[in-house]
Amino acid sequence: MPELPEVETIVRGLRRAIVGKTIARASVYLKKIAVTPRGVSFEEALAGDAVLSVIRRGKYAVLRLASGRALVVGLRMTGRLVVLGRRQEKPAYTHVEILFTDGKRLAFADVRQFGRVRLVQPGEPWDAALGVEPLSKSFTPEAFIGMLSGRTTPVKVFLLDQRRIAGVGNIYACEALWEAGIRPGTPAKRLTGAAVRRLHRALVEVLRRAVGMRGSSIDDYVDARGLKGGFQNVLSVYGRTGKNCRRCGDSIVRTVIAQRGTWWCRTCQK
DNA sequence: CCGCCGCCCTGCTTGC
DNA sequence: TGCAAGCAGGGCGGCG
Repeated sequence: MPELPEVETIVRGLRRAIVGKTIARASVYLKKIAVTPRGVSFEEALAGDAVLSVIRRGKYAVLRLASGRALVVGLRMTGRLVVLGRRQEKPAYTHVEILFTDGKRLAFADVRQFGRVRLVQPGEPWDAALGVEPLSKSFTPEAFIGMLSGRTTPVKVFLLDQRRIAGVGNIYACEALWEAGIRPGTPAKRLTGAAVRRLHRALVEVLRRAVGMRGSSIDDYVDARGLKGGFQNVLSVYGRTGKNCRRCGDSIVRTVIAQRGTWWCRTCQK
């Protein structure tokens, strides 16, 4: 499940590998994965364009092209974005492949076919609905307090809402709530100022640490070079049903909040 | 504006 | 042991 740290790791890898390269050809093996404006053919539109830069926005990897357009890649749950050498075999379930003029290739693979590679036009506000970047300066404790005030939504559901904060998924929402000692089901408006400040700090810290460890490989996440991350080894609650809480030793429980598995410690999180 | 529901998919887990 | 059914999950469109 690629979230902010995983996508950031992929983006850093892509930056080193494909910035400056010119696209020779694009191939789409499964139509619905490659999304374009009406009447535009993905393959025809991309040939000859070049990669200017690669950035991350929320859980999306964005390849900015010389033409002013961009390729916005949403990996969803099982999407992979991998750079391949000239003769390297493409991963299973590769749906979109981009060949560069120097022979290197970029493959988008996705078992479940939920991910998308979208070609957006210059100036198209594709990310208008995305909220604040949690690792940016504008995500302050005060801003966070304002966002949560008056909301009845369980705090965990709020953390997962990409319209508020962009990039947090199930893993890091669970981890941050454990770190801050807050129950996932607590209505947002019930949190004290002190609790919101703890959560803010925990969220930023957990995300930073996970970026530093190149993300979590829970299911099948790998970076642009096909390498696994390291944060799955130091998770405190996510996926640790029945295991001991690293803080108090009590056993971690799994409950369901908003149709999503939620892991937490009944003793540490109040 | 907000929140909830169902859908998209396939591999893995569960239960008989 | 084998097989079918159930489940998981991020984002989005539809609906109230």
